[in-house]
Amino acid sequence: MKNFLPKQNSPFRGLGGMKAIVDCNSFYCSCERLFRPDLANKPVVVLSNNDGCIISRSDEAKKLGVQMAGPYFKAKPLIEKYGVTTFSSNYHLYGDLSWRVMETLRTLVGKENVEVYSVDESFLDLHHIPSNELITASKEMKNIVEQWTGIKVSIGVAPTKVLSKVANRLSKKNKIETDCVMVLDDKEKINDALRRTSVEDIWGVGFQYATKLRQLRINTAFDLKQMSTAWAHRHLGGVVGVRLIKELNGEPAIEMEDELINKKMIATTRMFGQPVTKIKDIKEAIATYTSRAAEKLRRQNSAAKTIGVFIVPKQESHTTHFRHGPSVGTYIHLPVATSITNELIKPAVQLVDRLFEEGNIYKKAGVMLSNIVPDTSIQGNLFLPEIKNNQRLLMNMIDNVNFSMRDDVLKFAASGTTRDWKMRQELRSKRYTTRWNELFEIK
DNA sequence: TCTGGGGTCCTAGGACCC
DNA sequence: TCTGGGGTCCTAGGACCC
Repeated sequence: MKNFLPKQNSPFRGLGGMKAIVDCNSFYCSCERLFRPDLANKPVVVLSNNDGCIISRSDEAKKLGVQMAGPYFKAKPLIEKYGVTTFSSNYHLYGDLSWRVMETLRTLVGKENVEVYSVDESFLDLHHIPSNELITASKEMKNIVEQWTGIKVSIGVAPTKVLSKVANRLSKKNKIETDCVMVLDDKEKINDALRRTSVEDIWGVGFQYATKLRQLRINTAFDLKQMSTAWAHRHLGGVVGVRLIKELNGEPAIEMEDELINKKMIATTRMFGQPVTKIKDIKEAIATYTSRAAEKLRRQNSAAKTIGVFIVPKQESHTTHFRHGPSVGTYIHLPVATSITNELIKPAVQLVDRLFEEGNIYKKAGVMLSNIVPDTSIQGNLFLPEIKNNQRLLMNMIDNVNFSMRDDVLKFAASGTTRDWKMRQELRSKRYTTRWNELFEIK
């Protein structure tokens, strides 16, 4: 089999070689289409949780003018007019396909050269590939990923992460000429690419900085590249800005990172399916989110010392920043770090008492675990009383049952059974790859 | 009563990412 | 009527120490 693994004593090792970003095209839509071949070349969108807004669009949907991250209800007329196929998000499916794509990349370039950056993106360290082979190697990798997984990807290659993101974006914008692969390997190509990139499209420049830059007549990535690091330190968030300028100039300042195995914060937050006014419902929701968060915690063999809870009252409409509406939150430090669900639920529910105000209408709530440390109560720990070990074993059992059967067959009483607050998910596709009873059927 | 120059640790909040 | 969910890193400022 063809691969791109580093050879022993690669002459290119350590020479500050090239980095790539591999990005799945319209990832969630592509996942849905994989099991719906009839939707090839048809417009498709995927909605966020609660069917709130649009988080993935196929090219055809983009062409129709469906906006990214726009609220579903606003796009609905357009969607219905053109018969856009719409899915609720199905994270079991996306997670599984993501894993397949990343495994393929690990097989191709060696797992030490892959840094998974998000569900649909990975950085690759390509220091071992000679510069005159970068294009062909990238194109072959792209083809192999597509053959093995059915997911189409775009690849941007450049001396730094920021520049590889620039390349990746341009490759997608000009699919026909680039075939979704762009390599920026000399000054001319880099400058040309930077001139074609607006400041707001740079990785690391968000709404705030973009507004500021535009006011200063800094319009393109090429303009920004000319600014001094001292200036960036003053105006673009300190060392973050300095790194950005360096990266634009081809000087690596954001290194490849070891795979982030353990999260430093774990959150489970949800909008309610409908507005909630009763403290009982909020407590049930918080108990349920705490169970979810605790599962995530145990999956990485961690325990948390701090648990925080927040609830969000429903706002007056017509506010501009609906996302960052006022929320009320609080947290406590636990006497001992734990991953045991009921030890977390108890304080979480108590925090609700401190936050809830009778008469308010709430639309969202969340649980956050932080101060995360390795779990010392993992089964068989000699230094803990036996009862503690038994609890951890019980947790393992619950996790296993919930994973292999249906979600939440086993749950804690505090989570409630009616769940008036549960989110809407009306259009979810089947979990083809992770649930036996939802396997793809061939007619 | 008045008052320097460090240093550390913690928290809140701002910015960004997908 | 209806606008995800889950993360990271950095900085400023306060509390406290000598």
